[in-house]
Amino acid sequence: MKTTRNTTAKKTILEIIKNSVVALSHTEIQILSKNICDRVTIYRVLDRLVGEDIIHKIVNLDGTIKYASCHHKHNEEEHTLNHIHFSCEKCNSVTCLDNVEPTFKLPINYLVKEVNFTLSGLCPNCL
Amino acid sequence: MKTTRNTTAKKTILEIIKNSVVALSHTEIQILSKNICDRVTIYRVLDRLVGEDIIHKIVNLDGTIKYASCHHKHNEEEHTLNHIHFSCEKCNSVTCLDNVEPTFKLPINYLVKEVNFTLSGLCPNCL
DNA sequence: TTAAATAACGCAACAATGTTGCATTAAATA
DNA sequence: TATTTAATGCAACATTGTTGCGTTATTTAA
Repeated sequence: MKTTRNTTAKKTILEIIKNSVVALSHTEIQILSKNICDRVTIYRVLDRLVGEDIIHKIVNLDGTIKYASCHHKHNEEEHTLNHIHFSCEKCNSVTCLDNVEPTFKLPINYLVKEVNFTLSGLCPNCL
Repeated sequence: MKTTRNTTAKKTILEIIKNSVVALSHTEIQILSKNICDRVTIYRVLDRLVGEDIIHKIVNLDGTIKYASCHHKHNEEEHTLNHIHFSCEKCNSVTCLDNVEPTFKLPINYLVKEVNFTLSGLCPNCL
């Protein structure tokens, strides 16, 4: 099995994501990292971190992709099923709402594997 | 007030979207329209149709943007609040689920203006 | 039915975002 | 410390979306 290396780029990028309360885009990470590495490297590090389940991908309402660290419990099966995010239309921040769980009922002939639930409006800071 | 014209490009594109049971991306519409008009025109027609509330935009789980016709009742205030879509991971189709309504409870200090609720998994055809 | 006004179009050029190949660099471990 | 190879940097390319401008064609009014 391939081992994944703990490079400075990976450490720096993960640190940036963990220190942020909101989800960050590739471009935002690039700016915050102050050209510590190539643009392509950021894409590859992000892919690796997602693959290792250390961070996760969020699709914003405008189609932009953001990344946030996973602070979930690995023993809990539920976690992948519910990704609830709030996207503020004023400050453009994307926040994970961990304690909100949506309920819904579907026609039985669908098999649901993933749920992506994004709300937009005004966050507490902008209200 | 500006009047919006019923051009052949607009008619063709709207017809394509209405005839499709699944939501279509810009590229898919371009292919289906068989080069009836320029790529840029498709972008502009789609923007116009969205602005006129004839079609609506859907952001897929992978960040791609799709368009589907609105078959909602205009007297109903609710409609903009709930966009529920199902994205099939096998055939990549995106379908609007009109009769499914999610419920959820939020911390009170958020103001929700829009809800985007996308499920993914296997659709009835691929199950 | 024709002429005038202008929304919409085509085209070219550009910008942003993401991908791939390959030679080089630097983590991990033997 | 030397070896292995994952990860990087760079260049080139692909895709997706935007903008400006001269031209075309739809609409409306004469």
